[in-house]
Amino acid sequence: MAKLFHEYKNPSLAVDLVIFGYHDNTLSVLLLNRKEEPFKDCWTLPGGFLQMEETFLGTCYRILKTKTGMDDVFLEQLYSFDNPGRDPRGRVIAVGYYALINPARFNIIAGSMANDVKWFDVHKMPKLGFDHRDIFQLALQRLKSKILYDPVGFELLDELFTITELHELYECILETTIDRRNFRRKILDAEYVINTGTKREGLQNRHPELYKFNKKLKKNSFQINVNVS
Amino acid sequence: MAKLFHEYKNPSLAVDLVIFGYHDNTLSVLLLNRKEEPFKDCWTLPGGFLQMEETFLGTCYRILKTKTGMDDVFLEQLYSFDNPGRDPRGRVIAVGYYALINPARFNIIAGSMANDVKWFDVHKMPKLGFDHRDIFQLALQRLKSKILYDPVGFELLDELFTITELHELYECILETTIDRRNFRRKILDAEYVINTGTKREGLQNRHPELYKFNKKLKKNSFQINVNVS
DNA sequence: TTACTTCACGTTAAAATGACGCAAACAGGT
DNA sequence: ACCTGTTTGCGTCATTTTAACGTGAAGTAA
Repeated sequence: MAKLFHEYKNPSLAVDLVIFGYHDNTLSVLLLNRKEEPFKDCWTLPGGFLQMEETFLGTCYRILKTKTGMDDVFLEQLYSFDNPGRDPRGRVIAVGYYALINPARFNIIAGSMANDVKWFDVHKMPKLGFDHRDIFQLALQRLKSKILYDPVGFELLDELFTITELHELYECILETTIDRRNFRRKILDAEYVINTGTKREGLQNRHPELYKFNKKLKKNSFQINVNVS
Repeated sequence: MAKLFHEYKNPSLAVDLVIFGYHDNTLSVLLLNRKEEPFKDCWTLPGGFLQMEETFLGTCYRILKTKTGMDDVFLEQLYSFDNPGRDPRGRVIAVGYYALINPARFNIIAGSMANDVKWFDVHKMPKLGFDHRDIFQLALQRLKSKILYDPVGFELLDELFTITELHELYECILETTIDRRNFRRKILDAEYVINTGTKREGLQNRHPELYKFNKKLKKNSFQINVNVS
């Protein structure tokens, strides 16, 4: 080798996060308002550069911790983005991850945060800096297909939830109507959830039963069908 | 900023390819025997470093061209690998891609190549250098789940093929038996293929009809079911 | 009590699936 | 020309799954 291994010039490596939260029957994404160039005053996905000794997940948690105060959330790698023009400062590769969190767990609900960190309804997204719109859209698409066969919905809900709440979550994410009774049957037959025997008390009508996620659920044991548009 | 943007030290970025080929009812992967350290004389996936101005696909095609003489193949990004110890030379991030090719199109069939480039049956893989076994296994898993709902099988076959050939491909990749007649019905109902009206002549018994892939096939129009182990 | 809402559990017709049967088409031998 | 063995293409049918919808019990508010 003519040069030493690390003397070659390498692209920078960033990790960008699509953080999904569900609250008040709305699926939202957490965005940051940038204080520096490039894209100063633009909304962007939270992100950061990979440190030399860091893993992707290490970077993810560092971003989550410093910018939002969160930890211990569902994270999954999405895709790596290599468009040479995606960052005006130079060549930056972005590894996209998406997170599913329950905003209530972290006391960060829509509107309650600082001016520069905000939840946006996935249907009311502002213009995003970099190629973050592409990353966001891929993440949303991934989430939509994932909940059809993988029980990730509970990541967005409280520990205990009703079937109706799970049903509303599915309708919200998939942007379609799913028959209430067929949904219940499918979820119960698949043993997606476990009845806790308790009921939600309060202002509602008939008190619904509370369920929790069945952690022993085997993979691919259910498949929701929807009319894909 | 204290430093100029590109003065930060960055991990190197490599692209590694899992190249699948199907021949004689066998699914194989193309491996390279390394001539240099590290992993000298070990079998590894073809790979290369991302050049500063290059896209991932650019790197993929450069590797394909220089090491195997191929071009114009199906390629899809698989996953990015960040294990800090994966390359003994230092920190190297690998972006995995997998390719589906028809070996016959490139006159490279099992055994016909140089000593340092060879097809290996996916069931008879040698020990691999780096973390390439992980990359390979993820690619195989991806392929297995992908052919269940996405018509990628034809990428591995000739332009014209019989239903039986497609059926054998599915059984080979999924490592299971699928009822011949039910498979035919599903593939035809989904309009996965178009009957060309011609038949394969030759040494066989009843001459089977030749089909080609239906390029206008809409997404998610079929779903093969298998007994997952 | 009545009116209204949600929740839990059924019912039924239509569609999809899985497990087969069978005859036509072909090669090769007698 | 006839028989034999194999592959191919099409069909049948019992069972399962799905989609669409009914209904009464449990609760709140008036």
